[in-house]
Amino acid sequence: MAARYERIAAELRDDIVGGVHPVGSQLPSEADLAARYSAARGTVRQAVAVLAAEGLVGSRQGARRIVLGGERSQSFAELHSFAQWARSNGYRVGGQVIAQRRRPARGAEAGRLGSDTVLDVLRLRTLEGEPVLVERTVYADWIAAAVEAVPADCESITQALYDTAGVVFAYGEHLLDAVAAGTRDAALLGVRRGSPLLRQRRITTTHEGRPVEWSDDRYRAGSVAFSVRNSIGANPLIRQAGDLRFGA
Amino acid sequence: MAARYERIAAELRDDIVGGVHPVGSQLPSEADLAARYSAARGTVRQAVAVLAAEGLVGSRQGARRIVLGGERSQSFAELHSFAQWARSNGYRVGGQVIAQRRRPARGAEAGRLGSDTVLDVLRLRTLEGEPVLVERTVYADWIAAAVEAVPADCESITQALYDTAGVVFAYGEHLLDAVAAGTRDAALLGVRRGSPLLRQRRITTTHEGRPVEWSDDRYRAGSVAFSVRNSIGANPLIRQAGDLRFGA
DNA sequence: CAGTGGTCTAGACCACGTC
DNA sequence: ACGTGGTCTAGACCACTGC
Repeated sequence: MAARYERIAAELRDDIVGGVHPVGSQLPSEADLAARYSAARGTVRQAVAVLAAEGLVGSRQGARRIVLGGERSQSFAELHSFAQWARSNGYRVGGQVIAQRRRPARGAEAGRLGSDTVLDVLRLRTLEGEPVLVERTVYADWIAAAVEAVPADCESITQALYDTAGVVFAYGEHLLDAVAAGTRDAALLGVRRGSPLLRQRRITTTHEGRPVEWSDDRYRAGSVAFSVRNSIGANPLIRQAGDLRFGA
Repeated sequence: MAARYERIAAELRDDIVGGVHPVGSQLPSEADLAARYSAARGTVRQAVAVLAAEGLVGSRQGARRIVLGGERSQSFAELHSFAQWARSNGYRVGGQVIAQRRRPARGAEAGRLGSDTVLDVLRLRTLEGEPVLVERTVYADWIAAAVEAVPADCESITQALYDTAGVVFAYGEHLLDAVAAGTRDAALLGVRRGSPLLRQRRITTTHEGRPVEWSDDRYRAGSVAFSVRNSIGANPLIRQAGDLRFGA
């Protein structure tokens, strides 16, 4: 059973998407919503906090909440998994392991992954049959066996690891920039050497903060873009840039 | 005066960064924290929710919270403003308007910005004296006069617009990808034509959802990377990728 | 089983916007 | 002045973890 505030959030979301609360209009007051749903104001606040974090509604102290957008931005939702992202957008996705081997951890890898031997995997991913992504992933040794058990042409490694080993990718840190294609990248992706690639480097951990993988993913330019929505109110990270905590 | 929960969050954050609560250790229970700070449990929960959203701590029902990371990831905090990001990282930043003119809105601009004439600005931004960013920004006409009043070499337009017009950039939607440098980009940034650039396209609105600007920013490769931290629990957008639950 | 976080209630006061 | 959202309190019950 979903929590009360989740059901209220879902109803409000449906009302927004369905046009009951058009973009630009005011949401009913928290007191009104509490009365309508026979819930305490705190519960209603939890519900609208969900919508605010999604960027659907804005808020200012003293004024009614305002509906900001109708469409859902799912884009960063699938940040962890290329396959899950592609599927939820209706694309045909493929993958193939090019090379895979165990080796001792090098340089910062031991510290990052907390293991002294690692599993190194090079994968080529396709979208609608076109190669778009070269993945260089390094797995911690506690998960290596499970990764090796995954078929070479598996679509979603994330999904496979969840199914076979119960591993949930819970936290991620991502670094996005642009690089020029090297010889190997160029050959795999079918582009000229030096052409632009979007690089996503990430480290992923479980709930407990146990590192699972460290990956360097390179996307052919034009194939994929990352989208982010942020807001002063919804994302606590933003707050600090705005005003106070600077020189401290 | 900052809110109680913000001060508690700040103290806990300092304790984590300062090593009082090392990475991997358990945070004190909510009841303990409530007693220590003489606050209600709800207030403590607000505080730790801030830290969870920052990716500093994780949580699982029934178990103590766990410290996930020590360093602060402010990077996306300053996503809205190049100057604010650069300053908070201790960089010298500069800027120069290359071209600026009013013109009729083209194509999708009218719909995106909600105005039929726009102010088109081309800016070159520098970091430590090196050109790193070409900004092509289109402002809605209601803000155009305020933008034109900003000096051509102003460091932070965001700050200037807040100071002179009281405009707060509250919401943003961002699209990140890689492109090849065109002739103009290459000349301005001092790179070869065709070399990789990190492109950030964004639309920014006020609290009320009123569009302020639409911008196409291109960073020289190697000069800047965007960093994101996300988690199943802290970022509701992520949730949909993983599996079950909704709110938070 | 006891402890912990997740949810919910029913109040309260305050800061801010709007009129 | 009044309504609104922002904050805070002091309880309660439940689901889950860990022993």
